[in-house]
Amino acid sequence: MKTERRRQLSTAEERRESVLRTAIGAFAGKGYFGTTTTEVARAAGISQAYVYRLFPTKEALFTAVVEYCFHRVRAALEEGAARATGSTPEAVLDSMGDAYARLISDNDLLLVQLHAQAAAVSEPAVREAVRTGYARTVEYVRGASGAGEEDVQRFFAVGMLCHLLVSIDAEAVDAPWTRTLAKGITRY
Amino acid sequence: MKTERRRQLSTAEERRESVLRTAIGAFAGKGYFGTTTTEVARAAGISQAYVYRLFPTKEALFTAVVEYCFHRVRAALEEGAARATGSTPEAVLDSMGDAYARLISDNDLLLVQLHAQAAAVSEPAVREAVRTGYARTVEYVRGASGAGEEDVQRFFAVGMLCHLLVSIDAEAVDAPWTRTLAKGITRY
DNA sequence: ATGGGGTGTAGTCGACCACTCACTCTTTCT
DNA sequence: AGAAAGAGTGAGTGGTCGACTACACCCCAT
Repeated sequence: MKTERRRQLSTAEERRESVLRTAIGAFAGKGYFGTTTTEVARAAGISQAYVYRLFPTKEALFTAVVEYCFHRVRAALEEGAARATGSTPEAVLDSMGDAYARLISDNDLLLVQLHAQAAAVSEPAVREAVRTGYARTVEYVRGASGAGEEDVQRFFAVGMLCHLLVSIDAEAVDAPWTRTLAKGITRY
Repeated sequence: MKTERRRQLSTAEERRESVLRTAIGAFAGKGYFGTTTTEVARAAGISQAYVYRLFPTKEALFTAVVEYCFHRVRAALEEGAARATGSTPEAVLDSMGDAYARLISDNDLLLVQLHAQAAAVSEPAVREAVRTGYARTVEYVRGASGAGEEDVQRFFAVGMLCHLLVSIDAEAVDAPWTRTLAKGITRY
């Protein structure tokens, strides 16, 4: 009966991952400085003290969340690339973009990326996480699609434009300027 | 001699504007939640209490700063457009982009825009300020350049890409991925 | 020369923050 | 059975924040 899965307590590793998952929703709203560790704890269903047993500091917690987000983005891109293997670079990029659009239909992922970018300005650890995250992502997109520099650049530029559209909830504003900015961008 | 400029005390209006100008530098680093009103006061060379005499709340102060930034962006774009009147839409966009690049050679302007975007997620007043700011800017760029929707969209997408590059200080990283993202983007 | 209104500050206050520690309860090992 | 190891928490700590009040100062019109 060793491997019996009936346990009241989870292992620390399980907890750490579940905290990462739920912390995305917590940080998505008010970002690194605006979100308290108490809110993260409540979202995870544990005490605030235990957050500090799982992660040494708030900063370490946030950077772990950021890295987790980049992993999920990477997974989505891989799935998109797999669905278009053997096509032209442009078609692969399109498929990746579609997979990304599907991933961020839950806005929280994208909002954490935005807040991470903002926190990267003043927090060196966050900056480092964001840098390596984008480094890996850019190189992956380039390699998996085989697209030229300009197309890869446009791919990320449009991604950044998505950050803007989501952060100000442009969907809720029906005006020429929102239609111009959102033109051709898929929403699920 | 009414307009005699020798005064130790400034009028509240003058102070308000000087606070807005210096507050850009204060908010540029850690954004809305991460910057204290005391820091804003110190940057302006006044007491923290006086910040609250000039602006009713921290939120009102921040949104005023955001609006001030949009005004300066608008002025730069106008200058860029003026330098290319009568050219093709593409040339006007180029000239505007160049003027914008010059404006944000001081990074603070752009960082405030980024932080405003982040704060817009949770603070309705900030969201409203950012929305109307972009609404005006998009319509101005469209009207002054006469460019098509796609070009206008790309113009702003590249602007958003600049936000990323500056926030993670991509200039300091010499790697293929940074060169790809920064390709063709002027830096002064 | 003085009264009054605008400029500016010191001091404070309750709320809340990141973080700590002593402690209990559960599971596993022997 | 009993002890060691690990999961999880209640109750704080010191410090700081936004906001407010009460008061000093300066300048100009009268």
